[in-house]
Amino acid sequence: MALPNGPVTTSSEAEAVLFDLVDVYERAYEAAAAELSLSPAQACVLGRLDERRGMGALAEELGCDASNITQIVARLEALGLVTREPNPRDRRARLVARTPRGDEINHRFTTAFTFARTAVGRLSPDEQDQLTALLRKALS
Amino acid sequence: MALPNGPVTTSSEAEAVLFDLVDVYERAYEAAAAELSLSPAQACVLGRLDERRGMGALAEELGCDASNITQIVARLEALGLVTREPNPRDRRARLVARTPRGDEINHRFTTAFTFARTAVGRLSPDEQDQLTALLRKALS
DNA sequence: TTCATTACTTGATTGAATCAAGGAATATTG
DNA sequence: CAATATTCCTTGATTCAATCAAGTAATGAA
Repeated sequence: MALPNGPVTTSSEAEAVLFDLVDVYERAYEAAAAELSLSPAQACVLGRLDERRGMGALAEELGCDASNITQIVARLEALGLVTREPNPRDRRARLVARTPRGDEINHRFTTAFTFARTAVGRLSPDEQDQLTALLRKALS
Repeated sequence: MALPNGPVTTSSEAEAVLFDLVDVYERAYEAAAAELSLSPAQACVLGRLDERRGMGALAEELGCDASNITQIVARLEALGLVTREPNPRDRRARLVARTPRGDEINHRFTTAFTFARTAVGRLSPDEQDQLTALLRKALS
């Protein structure tokens, strides 16, 4: 379990709740991945493969080094969740795609990761809209 | 940089904004730590030492194995940011405390980690209260 | 006093992340 | 077209986080 990333002392209640949210979110994500014997990074990459993608595209989207993706995809491949096919249009490149088993595991993961759904579900539709608007403004 | 932990496809806008928030928060935390050549975990532990604490207390608070704390504290100690003093009341235990330099670095970290402050600051006091209430409800 | 428990450390292992360097294919440009 | 640069990815090395099993030393309880 990754350590929480948050200040202990916050100057406002809103900040404290933000920190709580991030912490609980992360733990829930990690727990859902762990249920399927996946690391968070593996679950993350697997989740980006609704469409087949090149290694470089994954790295750019996830904001990390390509060699990091090489590593993670290699483990997913060893687990039989992903394939690395040659790209017919560019023989330097590889196209990563989920296997049927990868699809299944990914589906089970999205089912197991209920946190965001559940949290949002505690709010009425109006409240959900308010939350969306407030967070958008806060993030702008 | 840790990979983002979020589903690509979300069933509601609120969920998507939650994911964005978590992602941006994490990256900001990591960036602030990196500015001071700290890992997120090191920044986290350093931040919990406003009061001196035992290793076990840190582990419990952070929800991880004691040996993980041993490791992280050892690195902080090597950096001169923390001391491990014997606990006079229990010679098995150690009390971890920030050094003056640790205080300074921790202060610089909390200054550098502006994300939550800035995000909340974009909202009016009323909006901050609304956000707090909504998130509390969502997290309940 | 014996025995269990607590507090922490050590050692081993796995995996994420980053960097430097390199191979192979493609793109550029002279 | 040939030479060069660039892109795409991999490999190897390193650092650190995290977990587990095992161990030491001190405390507490029977």
